[in-house]
Order: sequence, then structure tokens, then C-alpha cells
Amino acid sequence: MITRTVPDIVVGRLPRYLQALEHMHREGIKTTSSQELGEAIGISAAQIRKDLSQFGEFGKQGTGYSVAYLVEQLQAILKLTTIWDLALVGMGDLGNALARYQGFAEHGFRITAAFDNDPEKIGKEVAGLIIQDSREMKRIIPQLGIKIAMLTVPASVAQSVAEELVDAGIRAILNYAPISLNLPNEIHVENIDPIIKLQHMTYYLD
Amino acid sequence: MITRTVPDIVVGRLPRYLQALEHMHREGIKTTSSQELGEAIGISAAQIRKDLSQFGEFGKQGTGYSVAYLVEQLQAILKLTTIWDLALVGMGDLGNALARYQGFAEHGFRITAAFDNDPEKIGKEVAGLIIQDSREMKRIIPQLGIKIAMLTVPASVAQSVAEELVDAGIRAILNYAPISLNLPNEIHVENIDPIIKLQHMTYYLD
DNA sequence: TAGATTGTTAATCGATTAACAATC
DNA sequence: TAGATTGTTAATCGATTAACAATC
Repeated sequence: MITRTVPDIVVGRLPRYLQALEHMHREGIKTTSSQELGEAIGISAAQIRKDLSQFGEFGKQGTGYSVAYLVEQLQAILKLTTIWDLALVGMGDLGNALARYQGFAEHGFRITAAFDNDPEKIGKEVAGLIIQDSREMKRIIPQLGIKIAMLTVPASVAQSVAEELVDAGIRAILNYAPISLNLPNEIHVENIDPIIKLQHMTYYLD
Repeated sequence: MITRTVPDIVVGRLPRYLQALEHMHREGIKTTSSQELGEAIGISAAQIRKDLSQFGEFGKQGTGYSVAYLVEQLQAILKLTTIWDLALVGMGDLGNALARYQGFAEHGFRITAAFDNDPEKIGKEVAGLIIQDSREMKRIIPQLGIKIAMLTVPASVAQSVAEELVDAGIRAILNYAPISLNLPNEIHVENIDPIIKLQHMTYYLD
């Protein structure tokens, strides 16, 4: 059986389609077109149709797409029909803000464990989570079956903590530390770094 | 005079080169090669050389690049030789965490004004900043000459607040709200949305 | 000098767009 | 039916990689 691989750049656009479609759904919009969806997010209609065609046929000629149906299909494609447990590692200001952020739960992500190495923080409660000793990651993460971690530790320790996470069975890391992690290829890493984004924009300013 | 435009995708990689080079610089590494730099950040040596060649000749055959010199040059290309003032709009948990984050100052970004529309928050101090009424943005932002804003308001009001920011003279927005902003083409927008990144990664998990 | 590495050109690869038959 | 819009193919466009002469 041949399974052609979908380009990662296409996969990366699907969550943006989903976000816009969920917004339409909340607004009570029942139907949309590649044209309308494209205008909402600044992507060409042709590209949206091409991207979706990688996964199946979801529309109807003449009428476009059922918003509810396309939401469902994209959720299935992105494996969002299950709840994903997250480990939150590093409970500084950012870790605390993320622990309190409602958006994760609203989208099927549940922070199930929070870690820090600071004895002052261990045992404290944040948003219903008890902060645990990061030396316990290796034990707790497999126990809870957690596959995704959000890394909000200082840059100086990010690489070694990331390695510990991989060792504990983590397979995807959302990295907030301002450093590029070197990990095995099979580990999925996405970076969130405001400095990098700001420096990208200053190029165009004067 | 012909000035070919550098592709945005190339500009977007420069901050990553800079980050890695600054790291090398702190480590006391004097010289590097496109090969070594590429391995550090997972980009091919050929691509790094090609990207840099858009802006000039910065290396020496046989020996590679002076780290300090290339840092300097990239900073100049990205307009990082001046301090950039930032407006922080929306002082919830995330806004507060960003206000306290040291990384901005360390990279030449200074949060000069913080805004919220909540009377409970206005007048309070966070990390040396007095939170101001967002109705004052139109007056204060031009006064301080602020060109860049970080937007950390709820999704429901992000579009309208963004429009107010543009109206106040803001030309670049780092958007943390989970919604795609529709703004004039000349406004530079970069999005930071953990849900989008997590959903990208779950595609590859099971 | 010999070895290493740049900057650049040409070749390859991949992504986006245009166009349109199919069809709701 | 007529109009609208899909899914897909082919054409175009752009980005990445390979290769190598130049040269430190």
C-alpha cells in the first residue's frame, strides 16, 4: 500500500484552517467556500483546495463546504478527537501563565503535570496543579502516558531538560526557550520565541 | 538603482542565525563555518551561504566567518543597532509574564507602555510599568514614537484593538491572540499561538 | 604549499497558482 | 436550468541543493 506523505508545510496550515472554521461555526455560519475561507486568513482559494485534496473530498461543487463537517474532518486529520495530556516544565512567570490559560482545555489539551527544580516551588499549587520535582519526570511522565511537553525553562538548561523529557518518553516539545534544541529526528519540536519574531519584523521597519 | 527584494523566508531565518551566533560568541567561539552553524540549527550549509550572500560577503575562504563580525552585520541588517520601544496591550497573565521577561531588554527591546481596559488594572504597576487606560493608546503611542506592539488581549477584542493600534501609528504587531488579524498590507504581523503549534504536532502522534 | 571553505551558478526539487471540466 | 464552486491537472514560480572555481 502506497501512502504518499503530506508535506509538512501543508500540515502546518491545517490548524489555521481549523481555527478560522471554528470561528465561523461559533458565529453560526453553516457553509463556506475556499474563496471566503482564504480571505479570512490570507491564503489563496486554490491553495486551500489543493491542501484539503491531500486528505479527501470535503466540499460540494456549487455550494462549497459545510463548516461543521469540515471542522470535524480537520479535527480527525489532526488527531484532535482525543484529549491530549501535556507536561509543563519550568514554572516561572511564563509557565504560570500557561498553567492558567483556558485555551488549552478548550481545545482538548490538558496540562496533567507541572515540573520545576526549585525547592521553593515544588509542592506549590498553580491552577489546580501541584508542582512536582523535575527529578520525578522520568517516573511520572510514562506513568501518565504523556507524549507532549511544553518547555519553559531558562535557555541554559533547556537542552539537558529536553533530553530528559525525551528519555521519559516525550515525543513532541513546544519549546519556549530561546535556543534551538538538538534532539533525535523522530522528536517533533516547535519553537515559540518572541525575540525571533520581533527581529523578523524590525527588518522591515526604520 | 535596482534593489532586488530579499525573500521574506530568508529574512525569517536571519534571527535564527543571529541567535546561534550570539550563543557561540558567549561561549568564546571566535570563528565558525556555514557547515558548523548549519549543524547547530538544522539548516544546510549551502542555504546559509546563499542566504547571507543576499546581503554581502561576510566570510573568508578557508577559514569561514568571524563570529563577532557576523553578529554585528546581522544586527545591522535586522536594524538591531537601535533600541526598539514596545507597547504591551492586554495585561492578563500572559501580558504580565511578558512584562517581567528579561529577554526583551537583553535584545534591545524595551517595553515602554502597557495598556489594559480593566479599571481594576489601570494604575497598577508591573515590572516598573504603570498600566494605562487603553483609551489613551491613540495619544500615548505616537507621543512615545512606538512602532511595535505585543497584543495579548482576548480573541474577541483582538481585531478591534489591533485596528486602534494601527490607527495610533503602530506598524508591527506580535499577535498572541488566537485569531488571524485582518489589517492593511503594510502592517507587519507575526502570530504566536501555542494551540496552532500543538495541533501541528499532534498530526504526527498517535 | 595543501586543505578548507567561501560565494555563486546551474540543476533540481517542491510549492503555488491558473485554468477548467465536472457537477451540485 | 444557470450559476457557483469544487477537485485536479498542467503551468509557473520560487526555494533548495549540488557543484566548483576562487582564494584564504
